[in-house]
Amino acid sequence: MTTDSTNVTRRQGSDTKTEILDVALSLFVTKGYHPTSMQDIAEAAGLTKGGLYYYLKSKDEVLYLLHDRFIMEGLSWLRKVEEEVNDPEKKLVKLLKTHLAIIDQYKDDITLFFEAMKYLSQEKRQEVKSKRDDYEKIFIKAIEEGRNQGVFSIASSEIAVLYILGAGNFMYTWYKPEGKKTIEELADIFIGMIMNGLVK
Amino acid sequence: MTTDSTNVTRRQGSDTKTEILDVALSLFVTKGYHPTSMQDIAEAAGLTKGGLYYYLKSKDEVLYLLHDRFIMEGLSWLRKVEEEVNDPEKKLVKLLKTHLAIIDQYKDDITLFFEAMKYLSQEKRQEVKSKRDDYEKIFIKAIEEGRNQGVFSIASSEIAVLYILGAGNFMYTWYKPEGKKTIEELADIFIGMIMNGLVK
DNA sequence: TGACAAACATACCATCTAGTCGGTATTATT
DNA sequence: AATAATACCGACTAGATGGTATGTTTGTCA
Repeated sequence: MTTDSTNVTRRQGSDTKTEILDVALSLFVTKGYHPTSMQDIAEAAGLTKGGLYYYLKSKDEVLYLLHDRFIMEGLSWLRKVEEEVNDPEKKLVKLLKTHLAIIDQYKDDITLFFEAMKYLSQEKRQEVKSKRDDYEKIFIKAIEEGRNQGVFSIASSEIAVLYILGAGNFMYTWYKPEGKKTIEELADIFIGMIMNGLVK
Repeated sequence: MTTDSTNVTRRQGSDTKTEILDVALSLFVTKGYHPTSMQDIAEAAGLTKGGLYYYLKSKDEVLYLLHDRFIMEGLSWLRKVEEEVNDPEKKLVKLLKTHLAIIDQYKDDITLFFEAMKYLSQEKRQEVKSKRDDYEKIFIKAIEEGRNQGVFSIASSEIAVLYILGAGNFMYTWYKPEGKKTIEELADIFIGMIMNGLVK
């Protein structure tokens, strides 16, 4: 394993509850959250609705568990990088590569995350948002460090992160793992743009 | 009016059908497309459901009309810029400013655009996507011109545009017109990042 | 072998929703 | 004044949906 690879891979669960969450995720992403019924989920999981409710309290809970599971895993990948790398520029590059690798590995999860977070209850939504803020703060911190050491030049690191993550996040709308460019090639183009811009 | 301002302002309709579309848009964005019932829309428009169906054939049609009206207006703003400016770098800058001004002026429209396009029928969705491609092509063309003239350095103008527009588009998730930074200030930071990157 | 809990299935309910249809008031036209 | 089109209202329906309550089977362990 080289220092550059991100090593991000999706967990492999196998118990019934995890399987239900996985098929629910797939259905939510293809059909949408509301157009997917608990009946649909049950069938796709090889259960009846009654059986489904043995494992999960409500449709809300399914949505929440999917959000929570994703953001927790995403955060844990980023935190690993944060500890490993010290140099701010190198750290930012590796954080970005990891972020794009997460988009690659967790495409459905992130799609749901951006499309259906608004359907969480106020309370749960706050909980998830707070963890998403932690995710962003890791990037902000890296950029602040770079700015303090004089390697980055930017008016506001908060805005810079919104800009950078926005560009990456939006990939979930067009990125296809089987497409022309691999995620690593895309990452290189992105990082080039972020670091040096478009102008020669 | 200076050459730099974008002059993008939202149209002001006033007939009943337009009013219905406006309240529907507002409800779709705050509550979501499916959780908003035709009953809700009728009430918000000061009608009964029967009255609502006098103006609109179906809920699908409401969704389509909102998408179409937005993308057509957005396209027309961009095309104006395309004609006005010749220099590639200046053109790209003005296109970007216009894009952000559109996000500012059409925040709800663009939110629905990204959240609910998947709920259009296959046919209508293709129609809308095709116009969205035209929108992107305007940017691609500007970057290609700049690359041919040797002012831009980028591996793929398509990817560059996905990157650039992605960063802008994602603003719809966090931008608030009443927030700390005006859209012009944000535009300046964004354009700085896009043109010259983060590194000193 | 009997008891008991885990892992489901079946049948059901109350509620909500998009859409329809016949009717009516109002305004414009001839 | 008669006709007709416009702009609605009120009541209704058929289907779908989240969730529940009550079984039934299967495995485990004393």
